[in-house]
Amino acid sequence: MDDEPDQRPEGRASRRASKTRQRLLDAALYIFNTKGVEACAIEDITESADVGKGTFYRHFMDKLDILRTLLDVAADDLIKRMPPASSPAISFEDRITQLIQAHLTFFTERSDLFLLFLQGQTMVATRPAALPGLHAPYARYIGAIESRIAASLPSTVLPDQKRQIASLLAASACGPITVGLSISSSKHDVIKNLDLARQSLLAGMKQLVLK
Amino acid sequence: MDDEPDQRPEGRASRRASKTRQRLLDAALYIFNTKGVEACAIEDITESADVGKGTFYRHFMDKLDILRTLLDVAADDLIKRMPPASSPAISFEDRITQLIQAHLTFFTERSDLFLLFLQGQTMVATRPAALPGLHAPYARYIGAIESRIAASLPSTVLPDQKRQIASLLAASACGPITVGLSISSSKHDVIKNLDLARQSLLAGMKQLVLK
DNA sequence: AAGTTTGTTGACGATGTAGTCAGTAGCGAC
DNA sequence: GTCGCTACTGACTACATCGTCAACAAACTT
Repeated sequence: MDDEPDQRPEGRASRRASKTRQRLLDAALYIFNTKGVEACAIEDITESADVGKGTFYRHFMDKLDILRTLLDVAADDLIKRMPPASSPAISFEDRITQLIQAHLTFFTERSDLFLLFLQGQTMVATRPAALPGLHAPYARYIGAIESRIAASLPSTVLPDQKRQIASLLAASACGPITVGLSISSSKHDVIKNLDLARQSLLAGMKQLVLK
Repeated sequence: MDDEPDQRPEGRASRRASKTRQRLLDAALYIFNTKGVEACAIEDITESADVGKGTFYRHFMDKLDILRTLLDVAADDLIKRMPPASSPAISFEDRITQLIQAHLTFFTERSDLFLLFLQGQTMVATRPAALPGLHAPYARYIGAIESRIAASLPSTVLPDQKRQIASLLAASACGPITVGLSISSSKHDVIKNLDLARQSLLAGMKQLVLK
């Protein structure tokens, strides 16, 4: 929400604090992607951000808190790249292409955020009990996709099916990236995978939804 | 490989050892899925397996070693559920259905192994540098898919494309499960997601490959 | 300039964890 | 039974990490 540098904060002191906070976020993002979230110590973050250890606790409750913040930032960034929800009627195929495209630019321009997003997604999927509050950004993410495809779908499609289609689109964007990277393809190969998935999804959806 | 009770091991002592090893593997699988791989301490595993801590180091080098072993077991189990690579010519559509079906039964019958498999996949994808040797089971997995679809593909398809199609199939199976679980859908909803992905993949592939 | 508030610091106590090792228990051979 | 061997044990050392706190620094107020 108040991510902007100095929207209307009182004075210089609080600006310095914002900068420290941002340094901590940047450092955490880097370390989380390097060593992994769980293997990372608070001191790894503060040392990388070049601040004292106590400072961390002035800005965040604990590691889960800063992770939550970063996942929110990632979800915001990804959602911001999607077409506006209230844009004029457009063909279903074009909408799908736009949404996949949003994922693609997110991956090419902010792969650090996307990788953490994927890391968190699997964490939430495989052990939700251990990670309270982390699933909100992912619900928001699916909701954003859903609202973007809603207007382009025939009115005969039930709400439940809309949610399923949104999930399928998310899976068609995230799946190829995870799978591609897991077999150590280059970034370029991953992008080709994603493009193939887009084509397949387009053809599949055309047949399933607009039969 | 030597999962059977007493294939041809020398005596009772070594059988006891096998049992201890298996107890450690079972316990590790459970703890890894509960607390997460990195957050899990060796003692969590040994206590859950009800063995002394030193025993762990008699059977495995360290945590990465037992994780590698479990991911190999998971990949073996999943591959074993696929149709034989050298089965008679079959339509491409049926092959895809068979392969997705293999993932489905793996998920319903051994979701513990599948969840660890997905957890490891994302770990390897997002930070390969920190996890040496972990990417082998995933290469084996994609290779298995590739060999199963090879015979059913037109001979005009290039090797590179075969690999891409195998990746797409893997993504169409793993993606919906990760995404579905991340928004806390029930197991039942996840299965519906997977079925929708299968239908979409079928239609998409029919158009793209057999145009 | 003196006082107040806000932000930062890093040493500290408490706790957790990895990996070792000297010792114990059970098995198998003789 | 006793000897040798293998599997197992858990207390122990050494070190890493968490979260706190009293002291310090910078920025605001008067």
